[in-house]
Amino acid sequence: MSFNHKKMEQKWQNHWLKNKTFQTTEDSSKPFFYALDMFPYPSGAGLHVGHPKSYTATDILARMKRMQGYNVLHPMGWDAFGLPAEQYAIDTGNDPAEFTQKNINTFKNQLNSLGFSYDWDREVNTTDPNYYKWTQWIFTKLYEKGLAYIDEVAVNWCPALGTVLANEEVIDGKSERGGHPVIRKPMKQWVLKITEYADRLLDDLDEVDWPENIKDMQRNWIGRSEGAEITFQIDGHETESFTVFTTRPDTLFGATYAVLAPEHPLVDKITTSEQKRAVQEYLEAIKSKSDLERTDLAKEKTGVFTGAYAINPATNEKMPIWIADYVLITYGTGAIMAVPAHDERDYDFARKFDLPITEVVQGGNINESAYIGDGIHVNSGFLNGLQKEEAIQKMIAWLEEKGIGTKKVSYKLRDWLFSRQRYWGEPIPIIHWEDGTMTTVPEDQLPLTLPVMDHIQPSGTGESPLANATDWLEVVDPETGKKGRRETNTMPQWAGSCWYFLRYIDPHNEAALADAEKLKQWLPVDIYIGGAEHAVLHLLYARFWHKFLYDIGVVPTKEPFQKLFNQGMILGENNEKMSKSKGNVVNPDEIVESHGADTLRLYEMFMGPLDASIAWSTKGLDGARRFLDRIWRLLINEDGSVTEKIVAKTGGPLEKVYHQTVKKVTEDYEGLHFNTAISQMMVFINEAYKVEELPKTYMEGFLQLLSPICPHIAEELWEKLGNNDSITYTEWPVYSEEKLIDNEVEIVIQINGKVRAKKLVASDMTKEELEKIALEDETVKNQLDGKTIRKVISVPGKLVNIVAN
RNA sequence: GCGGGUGUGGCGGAAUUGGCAGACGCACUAGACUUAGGAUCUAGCGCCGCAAGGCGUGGGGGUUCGACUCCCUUCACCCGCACCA
Repeated sequence: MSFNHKKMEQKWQNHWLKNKTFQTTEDSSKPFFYALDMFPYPSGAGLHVGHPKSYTATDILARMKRMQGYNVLHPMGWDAFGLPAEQYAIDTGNDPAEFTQKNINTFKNQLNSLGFSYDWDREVNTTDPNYYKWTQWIFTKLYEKGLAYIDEVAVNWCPALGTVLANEEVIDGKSERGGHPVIRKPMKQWVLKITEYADRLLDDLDEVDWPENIKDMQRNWIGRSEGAEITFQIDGHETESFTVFTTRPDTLFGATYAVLAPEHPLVDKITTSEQKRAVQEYLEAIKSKSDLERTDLAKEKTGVFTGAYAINPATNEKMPIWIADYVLITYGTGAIMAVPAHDERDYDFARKFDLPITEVVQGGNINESAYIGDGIHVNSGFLNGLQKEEAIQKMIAWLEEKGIGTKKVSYKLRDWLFSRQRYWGEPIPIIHWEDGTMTTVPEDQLPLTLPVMDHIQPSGTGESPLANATDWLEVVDPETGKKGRRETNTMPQWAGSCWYFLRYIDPHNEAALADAEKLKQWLPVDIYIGGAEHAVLHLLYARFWHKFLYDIGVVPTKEPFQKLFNQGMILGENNEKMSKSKGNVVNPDEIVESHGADTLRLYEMFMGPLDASIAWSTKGLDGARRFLDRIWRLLINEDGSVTEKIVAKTGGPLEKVYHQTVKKVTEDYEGLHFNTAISQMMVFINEAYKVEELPKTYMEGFLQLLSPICPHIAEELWEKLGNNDSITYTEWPVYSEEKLIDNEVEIVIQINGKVRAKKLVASDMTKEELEKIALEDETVKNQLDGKTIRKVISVPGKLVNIVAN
């Protein structure tokens, strides 16, 4: 007989809820453990089978740590601002808050049906004014410290969505959501000075236990490079000059031309009348190109001569100034000195437009290609004879002495474009006054709540729908009578997720975002599991805010997440990414219905390593259920009574495998190797089926080991074995090392490295004894017939290898 | 192009410091029980071979008594970045 998962799971979920079993403890005599999931966006589509994968993983750790005597913080919440709700509101005229709440309810029911051990008293919702009060508070602090500013930036304006998109929301020149065309348009935007933290964001990566590829992606994104800025005078324009950034100031003697980005402000001023038309035509051509076309690496380089010349300060020679779109206005100074002999891009360009190429570093053949490597400098005046490093130092010293250049560090990382022209986001708490000043909304007036609007509609001006909410928008200073207008931009979805893990620590605090003492107890997060798609943005932004909060004394740690792990995807049965259009989506509700939550959890953990992306298999799911049925049948008779095989004594044939199982499962859980932990539990059950007597201690210990993955069935069987209290806070089983040691061990006898025989021997047998036994073996004797023994390697407890020919 | 990673049976995957390759599961084969079996139990299951034996961790080379594991080289695939001066 198999168990009724529906009744059983419902029973225990009710029990946990009624008894507040998972309420967080904060007993300062016990250690603290914080297991965090990346909180979901509560989409209308509901839970996906990918969600339970990482959620089960953290749940296993949370449940194990509770049993090991930790205070465990294992919360859940909602990243609930976002475009779908806004789009829904625009389309239907309904309130996005209601819509969002409905989705949250669905999500919450689904999560509870999976048996996760969340402390729902700490639920956090980014759209709750009591929550976003503090998001706004952090913004005001950033503003006060000069880290939030308004800038006129060319942004990705999407006319169809009526909003500006962040770079990461634009894919191939189209909006990530909806695939609408996106154009570049200058607009006033709020920007956060993340670049001020670039070096610290880079350096502190060394202190956290994160996957190496994620760290590398962040390093790459920050893109720190050291070099120099050099200023060039323009021939015939006494008052004009431009500055370039280069990582190779040592090659200045080889700079034979200069290139400005097409958007460079100097282009207009220096273009000669002869070249005006050509330049105009080029600029026109660039404008009509999509970003994709512009950045396509495969294409030939294009550009046009401005007619003007710069003076190379090292050689005093005239360098033609070109414009070309291979120079980006957004990086460095938007202008470069071109050293075609030692830069591939400059080389290609010089070849195409027949510009001079001067070798200044020996080691390559500049008739064939640019030489990037190190070497002796030539044709370089005072640098001649030096290697790269030394030449760079000397050139920088020379530039600084002459006052025409300086050492400089450049980053790929840009400041964070923080405003969105949307309704459904945290209002930016700023008032613009009629006299041209602006102030933050005072702290005692936070939260600045979103006005409820009859029908949310784009303003049409590029401002958010909030521009239509006149009553909300217009303010009068009660003291001075000065009129003002509220900021209509709202924050991006990333804002709320930058600090939610702090709020879980003290979710109802009205005086502070969280109590300092509590933050000290819980931080940093011990394990944070989520998708690799957040490798850069969410994790970089959250680290930035955390460092800022550290600087102003709010949080006690430099880094928020000590250990990070990325779970892999669950692919469709056809090995492709699950999607509605491919019809390969697995609905977790249906699995819970047909196989039960325990089976789903078990299967997802058994599929393979947590970080691997593996295809769903219905057969594999059946197998997981079969294992649970086997456990059930081992302990429970047909009539529902407990098997009479259960005995009070310990020891016996299961003793060793039991202790092995406790050891392996404990260690594997700790290391997130759930698939191998499960396989060890299967081994244990297979062994248990072979014996007549089942020591109760071992069976109970096994259920405890199983309970983090399959909590319902573990509770049920725990109860059937005569225990009254929940298994949740029982003491985690321990193993004894001496029970793992056998006095007999099977060794392998090899001849020339190949296994020829196996023998059971006393485990403490010495090298010499082993050797003797090996040579006396019949099979070995036969194999050695006619051969001379050259050498014998004997490893006690392992093997004997006989080298013979 | 740069950075990171992965290649092991029909499939998902296991293999402390180099020491029995293929644990565990799925699929499959044969048998048992059964009115029935998509239940359960027993046995088998890397490849070639009747067998003895040989060959096997993407390919090639190396170090070693011994290599999935270390080194060199090469191929394939996945992820991220992508004219960042």
